[in-house]
Amino acid sequence: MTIALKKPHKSARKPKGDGHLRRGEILAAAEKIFIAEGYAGATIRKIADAVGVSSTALYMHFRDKDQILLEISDDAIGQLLAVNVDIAHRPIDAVSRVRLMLEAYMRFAFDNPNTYQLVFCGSRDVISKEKQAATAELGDRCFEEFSGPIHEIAAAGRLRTGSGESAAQVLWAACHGLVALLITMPDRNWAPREELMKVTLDGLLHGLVTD
Amino acid sequence: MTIALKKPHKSARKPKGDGHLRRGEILAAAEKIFIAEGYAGATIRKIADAVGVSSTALYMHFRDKDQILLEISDDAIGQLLAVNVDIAHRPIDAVSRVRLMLEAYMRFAFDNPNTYQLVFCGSRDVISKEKQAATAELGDRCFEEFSGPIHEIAAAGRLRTGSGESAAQVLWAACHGLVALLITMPDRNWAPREELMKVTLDGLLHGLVTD
DNA sequence: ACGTTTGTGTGATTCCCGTTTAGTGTTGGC
DNA sequence: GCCAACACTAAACGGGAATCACACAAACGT
Repeated sequence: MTIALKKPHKSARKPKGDGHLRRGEILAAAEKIFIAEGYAGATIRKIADAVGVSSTALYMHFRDKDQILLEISDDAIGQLLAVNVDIAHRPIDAVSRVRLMLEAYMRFAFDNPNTYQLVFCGSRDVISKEKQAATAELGDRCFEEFSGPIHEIAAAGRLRTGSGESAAQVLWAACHGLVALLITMPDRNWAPREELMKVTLDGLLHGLVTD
Repeated sequence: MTIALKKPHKSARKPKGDGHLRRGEILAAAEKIFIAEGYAGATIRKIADAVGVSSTALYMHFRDKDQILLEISDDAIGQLLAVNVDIAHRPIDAVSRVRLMLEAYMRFAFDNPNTYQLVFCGSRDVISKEKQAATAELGDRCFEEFSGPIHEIAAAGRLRTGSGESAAQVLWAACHGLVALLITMPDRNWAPREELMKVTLDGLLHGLVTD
């Protein structure tokens, strides 16, 4: 029983045949807001306003809010993967590759704190697991690149304790913990970032790997 | 211009002079829901329903939702602090105390994943820093208890690298990273929990501390 | 030239959420 | 008996994500 008032359109509309452009515009606007204000701050309405479009319009190009932000994150993580692949191909010893990858990982986190939190600190509360599909796969590939040199080390019998797999997971987790704490509690009395990274890497690599 | 309809009360109300009891009832109900459904799942209305009271009523006993959940967390973290204090007083060497505390910390996280996430993984997005005041202080005291033995080790010149403070932060961060990943990504192909804990602690302690 | 389909959008609405406002019934002290 | 304090409530607010029914221009088929 709605009365369906039809106002004549005010012609304040975007051009016609450029639907594919819109997608990019949305991603660009969303990325800015997301970087500046984080997951909760990047609301559908704000993004839509920034693009100059109604909030409804976003749903023509993306299934839901999470898809927008995850697509942005995919981009960022793709870069991280590229770095890892590059490092993996360098003609240096495995321990150096491991160290370089972990350093790159941590720098990535510091450079993209919101993306990092969305992907690596996202509780099931805020973003459901199925939606992560694509992003999670990129993360997996990063981890695989990283596991490579560690399995080399394990195969060479240079692991002081545990399997190659658990060593890889532990190294990842330690670096994750460091950046996660620094990102989520920036006001604490932290030792200098570089020193914390160094102590973490020196400590763990020295503790896990024999020369 | 509201018309102020006054219906006679249906007498489906809670008993009279027990306002102070209500607070505890709310906390109990909230804790159940919070444990079962996490931060976002524990809505004001659900908690109120469980207590058998209107959602408005909660605001008579708590300033806002976060205060309820943080009060629950305070409780849990108080227990962790007690454990740390206990360990700190045992007549064993400093490295053993460090290890026991970190193990207790990780077990606490696994036993109280939602509390752990709320307090240690909470981005500014979901809960503002000022509100954390009391809880953060408990966390600080935990960390201080933990720092104690590490500074002993540092003072004895047994630290291979970095200051006592950075060693403490790194050890904490590594354990945090491990539990955070295991909690937020439970479906991954993790090595057994106990092995990961052991590798983390063995690796870092061996790498940072000389015998 | 004209109806129809398709792409691209919109305003209003739905359903939650946390939180606020204004008012209600009971009780204890005088 | 009156009245303030208490413990509580229904209704509403403003803002979130998401959906609905519709609107209008261009492109296409004949």
